[in-house]
Formats: sequence, structure tokens, C-alpha cells
Amino acid sequence: MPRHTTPAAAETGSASDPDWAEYLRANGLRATRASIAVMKALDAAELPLSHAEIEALTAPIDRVTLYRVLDRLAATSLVNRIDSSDRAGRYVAAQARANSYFECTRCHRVMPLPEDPALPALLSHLRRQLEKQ
Amino acid sequence: MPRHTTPAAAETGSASDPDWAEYLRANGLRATRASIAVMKALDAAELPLSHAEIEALTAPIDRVTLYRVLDRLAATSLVNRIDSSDRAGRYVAAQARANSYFECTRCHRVMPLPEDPALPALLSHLRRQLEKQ
DNA sequence: TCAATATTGCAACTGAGTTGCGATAAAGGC
DNA sequence: GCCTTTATCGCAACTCAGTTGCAATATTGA
Repeated sequence: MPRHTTPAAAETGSASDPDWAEYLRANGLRATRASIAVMKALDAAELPLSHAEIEALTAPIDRVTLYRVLDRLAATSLVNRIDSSDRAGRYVAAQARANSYFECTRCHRVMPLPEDPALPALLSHLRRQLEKQ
Repeated sequence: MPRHTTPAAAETGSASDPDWAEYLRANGLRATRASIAVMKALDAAELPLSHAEIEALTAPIDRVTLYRVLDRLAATSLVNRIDSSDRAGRYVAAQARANSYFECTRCHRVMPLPEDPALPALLSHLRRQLEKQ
């Protein structure tokens, strides 16, 4: 499987080593050891990763810090969180994100699917909710 | 919103009062107070319900019993479980189930969506997993 | 370099769901 | 209807993902 696209705006050196610190700052986030390590791990991953998997890849970052970093990255949409039936969220770098995922109920692996037509209905609901202030 | 379709095979009296005990037995399950109460509650519901919501509707059934009833109903596909970002599963009566759902990230309400094309890829993955014994 | 502000790490907590097990209730045979 | 078999129930204790509070530390912008 080929490597995911790296954030164009953050490129400095070769295509295989994007400047994550710059990428994070460009999106209004601080460039910390933890958030850089998480972006690197998720960018290198071929599939959505769980908190535990990311923790292993970014050790020795504290697990609470990791939850908070993932929350922040998800809030800025640099990372997307996918719900899984085992109740452990999976995270993907946003540039690598597909529109839909399905999950193997045996191994809980989460895999991408092509296009889905859900967006219009979803957006209109979202808009209605936002109008409620 | 109109009432959901009731299981045809279990109809005895009027269309508004299906024989849940018979329906459960016809699907290889025991007709217990708890499982009948859950089927009634889910059939009457207009949207997927959480464990807590079902518990309130079926009181005074024990919460562990309720989890087990829902597991059994889901295993027999009389009920479907939908994952939600708040990590609390939602349950729908299978006859009332749509193909896709989306969830409001503000209120966690889960709502149906029309058709989606995911099935073929999903089934081929499932088949591969089953072949691994 | 320094002050202002966000992030970190630790301990304690929450809440959904699970497990073990003795008591109880269905289902099928008689 | 009664009895045996077998599944379900109810309770207590537990697991595991994720959260909260707070003092210590690191990042940013002036």
C-alpha cells in the first residue's frame, strides 16, 4: 500500500518527511512532542489506529496526554475518530480519511469503503442544530 | 411517524398487538418477561434506544439481564446494535432497521439514512474471515 | 528573555459493558 | 399437570475506555 499524502502546506524537505510542527501551527495548534509524534504515527499507519496502538507507537507519552492530544487533533479535524463496536475509538489522519468505513466484528479492524451518499442529510441536520444556537 | 411493521408470522390478534412470545420462540429464543418487554419497547420506539432508555421503559428489569437480553436479540438479529460516539450502543428492532444511520454529535440521537453500497465489500471480508475457520 | 497561556503527567474517578455463580423460570417429555 | 433439563435472572464484583482536577512544565508571542 502506498504512503498517504502528506500535508502540502507543511512540506519543507523531501516528500517523505513533512514538517509536522509547521503543519500543526498552521492549524492553530501548538507543536508539542506528543502531537508531533501522534501525527507521524497516524500518517505512517495504513489503517485507523486505536488509542492503545498509538500509545505503543509513541511511548513513553502518558495515556491521558494522548487522549487529550487526539481530542485536540480531532477538534481541528487534522484527525478523525471512528467509532467501533468494541467501544475503543480508532483514529485516522484526516488527509488519509475515506468517506466510509466498515469494521470486522471479529477482529475489530476498521477498513475504508468508497463514497457514500450520507452527507446531504447529515449536513442539513447539523445546520438545524447550529441554528438552535 | 407511523408505527413500525410488526412481525407477520407472530400476528394473532389486531395489527397493533403482535404476539411477541410466539415471535421469539419462532426465532429459537425463550419467551421471558424481559425479552418480551424489550421487543415491545423497541417496536414502539421511533428511533434507536440506548440501554438506559430501554431500562427506563422496561423497569424493574435488572440492568445486567437487560444487557444479556439485548445481546441475545442481537445475536439472533431480531434487534440490531448501532455504535455511537458516546460509547453507549443504541438498539433497533430489526424489522424497523434502515441500512445506514448517522448520529448527531451534539445530542447523540441516531437517525436512519437511505441505502448504502457497503454490503458487497463487507460480505467478502466476512467470508474470508469465516474461511479462516 | 519573560510573561501569558496551553499542555503535561499523575491520581482518582465515571460509566458502559462483562463475568461468576447460586437462585429461578421456561420448554419439552411424560 | 408434573418433572427434568436447560436457559435465564439477579446480584456483587470487575474490566476497560475515556474523563476530570490540579500542580508542574513547556510553548508562544511580545
